[in-house]
Amino acid sequence: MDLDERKKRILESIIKDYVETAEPVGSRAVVKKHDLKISPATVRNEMADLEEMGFLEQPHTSAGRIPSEQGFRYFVDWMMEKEHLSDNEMEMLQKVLTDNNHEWHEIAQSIGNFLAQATSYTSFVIVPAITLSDFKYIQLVPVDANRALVLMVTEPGVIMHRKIEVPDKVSTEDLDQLSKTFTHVLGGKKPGEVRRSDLSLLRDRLRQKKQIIDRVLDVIDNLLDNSAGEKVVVSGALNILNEPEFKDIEKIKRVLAILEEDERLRHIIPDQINEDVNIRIGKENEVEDIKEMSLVFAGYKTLGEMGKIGLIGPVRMEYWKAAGSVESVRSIVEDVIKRS
Amino acid sequence: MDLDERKKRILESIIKDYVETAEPVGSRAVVKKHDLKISPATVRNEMADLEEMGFLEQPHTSAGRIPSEQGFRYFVDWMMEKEHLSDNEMEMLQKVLTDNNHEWHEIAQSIGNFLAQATSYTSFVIVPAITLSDFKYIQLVPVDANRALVLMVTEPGVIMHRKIEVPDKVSTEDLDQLSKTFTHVLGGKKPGEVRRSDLSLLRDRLRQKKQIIDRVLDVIDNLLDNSAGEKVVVSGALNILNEPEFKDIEKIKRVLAILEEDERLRHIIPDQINEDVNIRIGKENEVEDIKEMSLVFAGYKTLGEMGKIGLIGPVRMEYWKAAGSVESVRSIVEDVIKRS
DNA sequence: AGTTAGCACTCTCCGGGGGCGAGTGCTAAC
DNA sequence: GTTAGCACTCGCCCCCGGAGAGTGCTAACT
Repeated sequence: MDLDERKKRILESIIKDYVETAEPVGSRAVVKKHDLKISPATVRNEMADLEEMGFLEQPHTSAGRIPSEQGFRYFVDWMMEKEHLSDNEMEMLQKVLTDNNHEWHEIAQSIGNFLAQATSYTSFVIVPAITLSDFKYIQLVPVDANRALVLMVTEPGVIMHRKIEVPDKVSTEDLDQLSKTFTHVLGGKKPGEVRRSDLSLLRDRLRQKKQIIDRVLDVIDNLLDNSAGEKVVVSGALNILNEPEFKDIEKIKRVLAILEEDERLRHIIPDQINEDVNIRIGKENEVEDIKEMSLVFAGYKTLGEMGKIGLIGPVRMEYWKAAGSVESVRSIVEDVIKRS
Repeated sequence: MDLDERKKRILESIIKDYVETAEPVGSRAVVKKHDLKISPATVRNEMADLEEMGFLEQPHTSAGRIPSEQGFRYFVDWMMEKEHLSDNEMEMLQKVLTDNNHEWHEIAQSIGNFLAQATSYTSFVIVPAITLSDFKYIQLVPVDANRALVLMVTEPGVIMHRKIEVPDKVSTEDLDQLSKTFTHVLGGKKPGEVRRSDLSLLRDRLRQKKQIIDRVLDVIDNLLDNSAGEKVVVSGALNILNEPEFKDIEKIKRVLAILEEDERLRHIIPDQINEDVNIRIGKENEVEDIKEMSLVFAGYKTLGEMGKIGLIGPVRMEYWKAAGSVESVRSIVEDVIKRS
């Protein structure tokens, strides 16, 4: 894929202009804005070439040109330099993340908010399923006379809890005893691995406390069902309302509906990704309703599965900024995870 | 406030029609739709009267009438019958709430989702600050060699936790001992009441474990700062996109921006409310950006402060449905709280 | 051979004018 | 007090024409 230097210059000019203004760019504007030493007529010839190659298109005969999706693709692949976050911004994010040693979904929310704010696009953070991490610890804690809390800690330090009812006569010592047994049998296993054999083993060992055990097992089952999946956090969804391409309410509805429903959002990101920043432009996306948007995303390493983080914006996107920001945030997030 | 029977009939017809179609209602339509035994001309006279009284208005000379905000107010105060949820719907909600014995914000989310779905408006659920409930229980649970979990349970059964670092040499027994002391000193107190005196008492008693205590106190401080406020959950925000009065993007942006930011949303609901369903129509609202919307809300009793639950919709709202649904949901929610 | 000026052409955008239809208010009759 | 009839008003929609922006082509220039 080689374009001569001048064509690249022109393509770049058109992309930068179009991304900024959302209007077709004319030959005259290209010359003026970027101080090229050639005439509009020459630019017109070059633009005709670029159009023939598929990098530009004309909304109608007498308008300027806009970059095609293929044009953006060429730019992204061969010409773009990622614009990372400034030191200042990096510090800010780091500060936010170390200040709040809260629950995972608050952290994810902070990251998402930051990314959305920094780029003015819509961000998403996908926190991987806990299913694949190991149980480390199961503790029963009394809450009041006839209720207890089942507290579960898994390997990367994710904490889950549920309340259960217990018979009046159970003492704190009994609960401790139970906790030890649970931890012993289930500790080190992934929730997905815990199955029939372990459970019946437990039942045997603790036959006399059957009622409580059943409740705890119910809770574990319940957790497997309910929070087995990845969690999705979306921020800055309203940013898309600022893009001039979204002046049609139906279009807005379609896109916001996806962003609102975790299940659908999850489907638009590929399952298998690595740590590199990945860009999907418009129709490169497979899901119908997102074919007029672009995605910029990357995976981040956790102790378990890969997490995912990224941006959703119009095809007319500042890819350099988006890709740089995602990359910067990814590296900070991985740092924070490593240190926690 | 007395209108004769015929005027009421006509006002009601116009309101029902207008709410359904979002278009001005003509005299002819009123007669046809509701089988009145009078002619359009008579209706026109009555409508002119109603307009003079301020209950109707004309978008322009040659259009039909639409109800004024005052007209809606009269209807709501004197004529409307609340339309409660069906038995079927009540059961559904009850099932959802008892199935999920999860954390408060999941429950609030379920309630909100249900209300939004049932009415096609945007719902909000405000969960009162935990600040005002009593500490019941503080427990330190070891997580690994040098980390522990601070687990706090407050009276209505709200559970909060944070990780802290502890020195290597601290044993589980030490932690238990600390837990007992914390619980003893702080138990029964509201987080807001816990202050200097208690903390120094703690420090005195447990001088030798100073490091851990400081960490725990930091955590408590942190919780007071971070989760002291009420929590707000919004559902079905996208429903407003379906209302024909929102075809202007700027308007949508203004309203969605409020719904997205908890802080601002909190300000549009009065602080002091009771369990009755309360309706604010259009300009009756004090916050500028919400003056073109209506609110239907009620308080629900918890063990601590009142919680709030309600709907946001256009002025052209099905108040009967909205008020009935809010009332039904409120009663179910209070039931569930009482039983938990 | 590549570059440039000149020019006719195309197409969108915008504002004005006219016809249509819905609904009113008024008047006069019942 | 109610109703039919009718002239009138006003928004909506469509069409038309001019202005402006930008192109493609041709022919001249370097």
